[in-house]
Amino acid sequence: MGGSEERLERRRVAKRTAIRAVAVRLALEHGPDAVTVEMISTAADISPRTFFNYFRAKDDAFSIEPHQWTREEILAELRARPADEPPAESMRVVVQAMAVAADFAHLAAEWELLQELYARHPELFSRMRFGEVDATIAALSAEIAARRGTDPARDLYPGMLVGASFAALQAAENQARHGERSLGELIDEAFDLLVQGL
Amino acid sequence: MGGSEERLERRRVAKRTAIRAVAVRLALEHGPDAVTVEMISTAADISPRTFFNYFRAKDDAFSIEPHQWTREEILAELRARPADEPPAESMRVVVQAMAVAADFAHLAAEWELLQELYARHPELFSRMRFGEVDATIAALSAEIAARRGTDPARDLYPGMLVGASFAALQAAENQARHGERSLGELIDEAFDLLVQGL
DNA sequence: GCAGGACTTGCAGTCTCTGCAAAAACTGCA
DNA sequence: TGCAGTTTTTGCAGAGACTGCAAGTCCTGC
Repeated sequence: MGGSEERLERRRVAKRTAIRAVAVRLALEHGPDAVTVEMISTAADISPRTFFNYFRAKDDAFSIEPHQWTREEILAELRARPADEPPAESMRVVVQAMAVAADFAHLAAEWELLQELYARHPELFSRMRFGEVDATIAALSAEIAARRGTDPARDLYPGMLVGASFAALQAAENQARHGERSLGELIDEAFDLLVQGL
Repeated sequence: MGGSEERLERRRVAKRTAIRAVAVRLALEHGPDAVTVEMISTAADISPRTFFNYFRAKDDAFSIEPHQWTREEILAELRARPADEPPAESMRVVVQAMAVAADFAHLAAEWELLQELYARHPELFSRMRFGEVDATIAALSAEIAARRGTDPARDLYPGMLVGASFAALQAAENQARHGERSLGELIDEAFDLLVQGL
């Protein structure tokens, strides 16, 4: 029973991936704006209506989807850290966990094409949904503030730490894309910079 | 002649502001999604078509428009700093300049309502156009890398510094919204944290 | 008062996205 | 195999965002 659910989920993800692959290919060919949902659906052998069962919006089909993790999951990760650990160290662990969860490996096949697409159409970055990231930052900041016993509306530290942690993740991801070092290594290095001071 | 152009521009901005005021009021009343362009236009005494002469998209009428500065301007600000200044100090100055340029004073009348709107509908944050910010971060990072004589694709420091600087701006803005201290003070404090290490 | 330009508008049309209910496909199980 | 329950897919109808175009209106300087 549990296994069945899991299988369904896997199939769902696979189909999503397949649709995305088609969408990305078409976007590279014609430009993202010239691609309609209908074109994608036709090419992917589904009805347009079904497309929206898999993606909330057309742009989501071009999205990198860094959100493998839920806000709750990531918050739980932070809460699981000992309360007396230095907050920066807690965040290091949390970000490492996020990086693992967001593991791009399963996208390997598409990864190059996606990269190409974003290189050619940088405006797509701005269409990605970052809203949840903001809310996540706020939630994490609140948690850190609680641990410090300060008011998050007055204490600059929590927001600064969490914001910088996300910046670290992003910087590390950028390097990982180009470079040769692993994401984990890069995140560690980024946090070393943060902890030592920039 | 030149003056006429200027006047036209001022009138245009004024109308834009007026429309936005109406839009924000309606959004507070009914929620942003329940407000249609037609409602806004009717309330603002213009045709729906004219609305789109002033705003590229419906959401833009709810937007905070933090982009008073151009990417070129902000990049120029960084380039104006002495090359041997510690990069973190350069970025501190740049961010301070951005804060001044983004000065919300001219929005004073609307500011409270906008604040209220974003407090009640945080999802609006995610709809704002941040694309240019990403590009700006990349450009600033490249400049910093150039000054350090490193390859931006291998050196984590520039991306980390610039990303963290933007995080500092955002954290400071959040505090400034709630709090009693000035944005300038808060930015300084945020950078002190960054420089000392978190 | 008039010529030229800017602003506004209506219209027609494309496209995204949603709710709903019927049809189809798939599942475990007897 | 065949049935019953559950998902998944789909068509349909419709709201609403947005655009290009061309005609209309207003405004300005002369």
